[in-house]
Order: sequence, then C-alpha cells, then structure tokens
Amino acid sequence: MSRIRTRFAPSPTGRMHVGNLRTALYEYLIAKHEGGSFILRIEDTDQERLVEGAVDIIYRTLQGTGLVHDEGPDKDGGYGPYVQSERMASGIYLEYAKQLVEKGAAYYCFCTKERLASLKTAVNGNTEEEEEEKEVKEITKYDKHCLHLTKEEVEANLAAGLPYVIRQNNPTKGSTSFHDAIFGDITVDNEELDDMILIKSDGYPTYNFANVIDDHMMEITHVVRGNEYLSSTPKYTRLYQDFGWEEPVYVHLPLITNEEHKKLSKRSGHSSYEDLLEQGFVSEAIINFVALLGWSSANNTEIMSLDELIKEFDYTHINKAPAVFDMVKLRWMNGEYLKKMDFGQYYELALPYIKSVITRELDYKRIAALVKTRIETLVDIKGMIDFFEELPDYDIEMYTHKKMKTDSTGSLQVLRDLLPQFEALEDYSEANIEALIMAYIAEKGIKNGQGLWPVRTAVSGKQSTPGGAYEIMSILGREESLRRIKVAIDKLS
RNA sequence: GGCUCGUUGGUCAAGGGGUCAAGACGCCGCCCUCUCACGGCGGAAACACGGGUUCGAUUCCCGUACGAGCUGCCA
Repeated sequence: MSRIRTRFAPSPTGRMHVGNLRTALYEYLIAKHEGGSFILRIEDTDQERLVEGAVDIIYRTLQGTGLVHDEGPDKDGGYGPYVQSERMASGIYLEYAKQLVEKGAAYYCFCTKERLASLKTAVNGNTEEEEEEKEVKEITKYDKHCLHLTKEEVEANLAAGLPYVIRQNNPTKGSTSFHDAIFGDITVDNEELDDMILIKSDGYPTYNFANVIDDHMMEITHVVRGNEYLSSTPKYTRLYQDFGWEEPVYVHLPLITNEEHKKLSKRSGHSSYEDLLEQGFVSEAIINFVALLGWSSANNTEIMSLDELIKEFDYTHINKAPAVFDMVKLRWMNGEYLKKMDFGQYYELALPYIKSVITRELDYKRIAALVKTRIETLVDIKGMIDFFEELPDYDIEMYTHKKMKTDSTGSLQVLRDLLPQFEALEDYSEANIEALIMAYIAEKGIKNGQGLWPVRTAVSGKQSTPGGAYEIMSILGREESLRRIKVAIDKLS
C-alpha cells in the first residue's frame, strides 16, 4: 500500500462554499488519518470564470480552518506546478491528448457552435406548465461527426488555422464500470457516454481532462469529490483505461443541501465559510459541524477538535444520502465552543462586537463574561448588551410579573426604599450590592424576586438580561445606576 | 425526457434479518433560579409505499412514489 495522497482542487471562482470546505476537510482527514499528504491544486482552466482574489480566499480558508496542505503552489513537493494554467504552459495536456488521438481514443473536432446547436433536440417536457418552469429540456450528445475525418482532412484543417477541440472517443457498445468507496459498483452503458471535450478551442484542457492527467501525475491515491461528479466518472474511467493507468480510489461525497433540500446556493446566507465567520461563527465549530454532515464517529461523540477528527475519521463510514445544512444545530454547536473557549481567546473575539454597541467606559471584560454562556454566535452579543449603552424607553407594565409577585406599586415602594441606601453606597461591587439588597429583602420579609425584579428592571429597562441586578448595577457603576433608578421612580410615580 | 444516485423522527445520524429502533439539535414539561441563559431530569417524535425471499423483514431482492445530481468548449 502506497502512502495516501489526497488533493483539494478548487477553482478560484469566489468564496469557499461549505460543500467545498467539507470536501477539503474530508480529503485532509483521509490523508492525515493515515499519515498521508494533502495537496492543494488550483484548477484555473476556465479563464472566463476566474475571480480576482479567489486564490487568496482559498489560502485564507485553509489556514483559518487549520487544513494545512503539504504541497501546493506555495509549497513544492516535487509534483508541481500546482496551478493548472502553469502546467498547461508546458504543453502537457495537449501532449497527452495527442497520445489519445494516436490511439484512436480521441479525435479532433472542428464543428462550429451552430452545428452543435442544431444537434440539440428540444423536447417539450410537460403540458402542465408549472408557472415559471417551462421545462424545455435539450438532449445533447455529440454525433461523432468529426470522428470520420481523414488524417489528411484534419491536417488540412489544422494548417488552415481552423479552431478545434479534441474530444474523447467513447465506444458505443458495451458498458463501463467503476467502484466507489461509498456508492459501490456503478455500471453505465457506453452509449450513454458523450464524447466530452478534452482540450478546448482556447487550448486549455477541460476540468474533466486536466483532472485525470494531474491526479495521475501527482500520484493521487484517493479522489474525493462531490456526488455531482458521480455521473461523469465513467468517462474518467475510460480515460484511465485508454492511458493504461491505474485508477485511484473514488470517494464521492453526498451533497449538502439547504432546508429545501436543494443544492446550497450562493445567496442562501450560509453558503460560504467567510459568510459564516461574518455571522459570528467560530472556525472550529464550523469545521466540526461540517464534518458531521455525512459522517459520524463510531463512538458517537459530536464535539470534536480537528485532531480528534483525524483520529476518528473513517471514510468508509460516510453516508450516501444528502444532508441538510441545519443552521440551528450549527448555532448550538457554536455556542458549545464559545462556552468552552478559554476566556482570553473568547474575549479577543467578543471585544469588537461589544465595542460596536457600547461606547461608554465600562468594564468590557465583565460584560463579555456575562454573555459568554448565553450566546450562540458572536453577533448575538450585540442585541444582548445594548441596554448597557442606553436605557431603553420601557413600559411600566414590565414591573408586573405574576410569578415574581410584583406589580408597579410594589416595585415603586422597593425602589423608593432602596434609593437612599444605594446613594449611601460608595463601592458598587457585586458583593456590596448583593448584601445591601438581600438585607433589605430579609428585613421586609419579601421574596427574592419581589426585591430583585424591580431593581433589575429599573437598571436595565429590559424584560430579560444577561446577569442579574447586582451584576448589572456593578458594571453600570454608581452614577448611572442611581440615574436609572430615579428614572424608574419617576415613571412609576 | 434520458442516465445515475438516494429515501430511519422536523434536521443530523447509529443499527443492517429476531432491538422496547441508539444518540445529538430543535420542540414540550419539570427542577434550579431575581429575568435570560447555564446545568440537571423527563417527554412527544422515524424505518416512504407495494410486492417478494424468509419461521421472521427497517435490514436482502424487485417494482412504485418522491427527492436529488448530471445531461456545457463550468467545475
């Protein structure tokens, strides 16, 4: 058994979608579980779709998630170059394509776009027109028109500078089979196989072709990719057979869908890693959550670090069925990570959010601590602490609470009694405030809630708050606390 | 339309001929409690359908339904 080599081969066309991220993760885990190598290869063969900065996003994502590659454009491992446009410059793809032409496994095609279009048979799907979807499907399969060109004709066309592509020459009889580690054996009739284009008219190879060549040259042992490639895999198998190369182990991953069970789209909000970070999720939680989409550990644990995932990951136990990307569970998991996180690290992440709503000179650390076990995402912080910045204009109905046995008149009494005591207090430590209020409660013989509810309401102006009356008063400080209590007394009087 | 794949609670997901069909998220209830959370305890909730094979199918086979993917000089 040779050392495992997996590769992540994204196209630099934008942000990294969670489906891509999971593919990268699994590729990384499969390699690392066996102490193998994880390779990054940039597939930029579609010059029209290239997006500036997209390669940087790939690097940033890999780095941010800890999926460090062993080889890549920035890390030569002896199999480079690792960028397809650079590999193309050396002419390897065309060279291999010509080999296939020699063998009769591929051929030059000079068909124009117009002729190709005429091949399409428009088939009217249903009479029951589903509003927007007029469902006019086009059935296309190249008719091997140019296969019958003689060598001389091809030479003449080439010499005349006619634009051309090179197509795979698939058999029309028999069948082709391959084995997938997840989906098992799959067989397809050869007549279903379209003669796909290997080399485009701009000289670039198609993904389909470059992929096979590069995976072979880079000695990739496990080809891990999305399920959407399952149906084109027989064509790759033919390529391997035509070249006489050994096929890698195929690991096709189930799709990740949105709540509507549709492929995740760019605009669904939770589509990319960076979107998720912007929504206040932490990298470790995203990785952990994504790992569980299509796989679960044998020991049934769910919260796992990347190292634990490496140890536990077993790709033969990957699910076949598509998985829905459930934001609710991601939120929960993110909350778990936030709760367990070392305070220093958490504080660093939380501070920008706190500062975005609070401009007063308050103890940000205490505010951060108050909220740590109550948030699911960092963004949640904002809506939870805004009352520290400014007392909301609340309704005095808020003082009436059945369970607390409080109402506005009782609350007014409590606040009036307590105000002079609070005024007399110098040091607004939590302990001091607690002692003061509890002494009052004991003296009056009332329930804790009857004393505390009015105070908390008065200083926060909110129905619910992170932390209780003492914590809030202590953080707000003497002056602001007294001010808010006076406002409350005015409102209630 | 054709081809390929899939189908265990709302979601993730274990199990794979005989189980009271795990666990997690979410939901509901209770406890704790000055609110909200945390934490603890408990509850409701699933093998798509129809045929086989079998003493026995959620599990194996075949159909049906539904869903998805592919059907690009995109990847």
